[in-house]
Amino acid sequence: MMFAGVPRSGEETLVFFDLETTGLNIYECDIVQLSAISGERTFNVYIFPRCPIDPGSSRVTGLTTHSQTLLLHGQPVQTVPLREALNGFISFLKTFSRPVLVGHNCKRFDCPVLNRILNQFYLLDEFQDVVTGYLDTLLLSREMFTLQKYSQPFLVQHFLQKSYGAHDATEDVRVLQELYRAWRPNSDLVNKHKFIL
DNA sequence: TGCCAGGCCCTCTTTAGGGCCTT
Repeated sequence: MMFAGVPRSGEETLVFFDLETTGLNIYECDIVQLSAISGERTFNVYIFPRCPIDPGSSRVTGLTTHSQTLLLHGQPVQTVPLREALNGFISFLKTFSRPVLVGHNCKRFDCPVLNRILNQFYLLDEFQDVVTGYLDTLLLSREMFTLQKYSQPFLVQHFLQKSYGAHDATEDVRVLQELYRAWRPNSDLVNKHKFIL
């Protein structure tokens, strides 16, 4: 039985996500790690890149390649084919009610990169059918607080009083979720900053 | 050898420039 005024769709679910890439050029870089978290449920994959990793990126992520192996701080990590990683991420997102992807500076960096690569595999339409919207915590934090800096490590130090191993995507998403919980932004502000691509 | 992104925000602004932020 349907009741007037009861929304047909469920609650939105925030899914915090992060990419580690081969570089900062959003038109050329490739994804080497894709992580997400929502509550206690996590997703993480490593991908052997189709292009070389910039030395600057290796310096900050600890990820390098040798032969056909991806190394994290010199130790081999298990990788999956890029298409499998993307499909796995879509499947992960499908398990949530109306997922909203949340990332730090995702409007400028993660979303364009992810969308470009999804499009290369003809997966963009399916992805956009699953994702309800996006939220950028960089833009959100700039509106909520007046601070000297808004980088994720600075925000973590400022609000959570701890440093963390930035540039491991799994740790980045975990701490971003923690930050968001500490901020408790009101729904008006969140809705103002929510966007679709 | 020298260069190597780019949109957004701030301000000593708007006929602009510099720094931030992501890897």
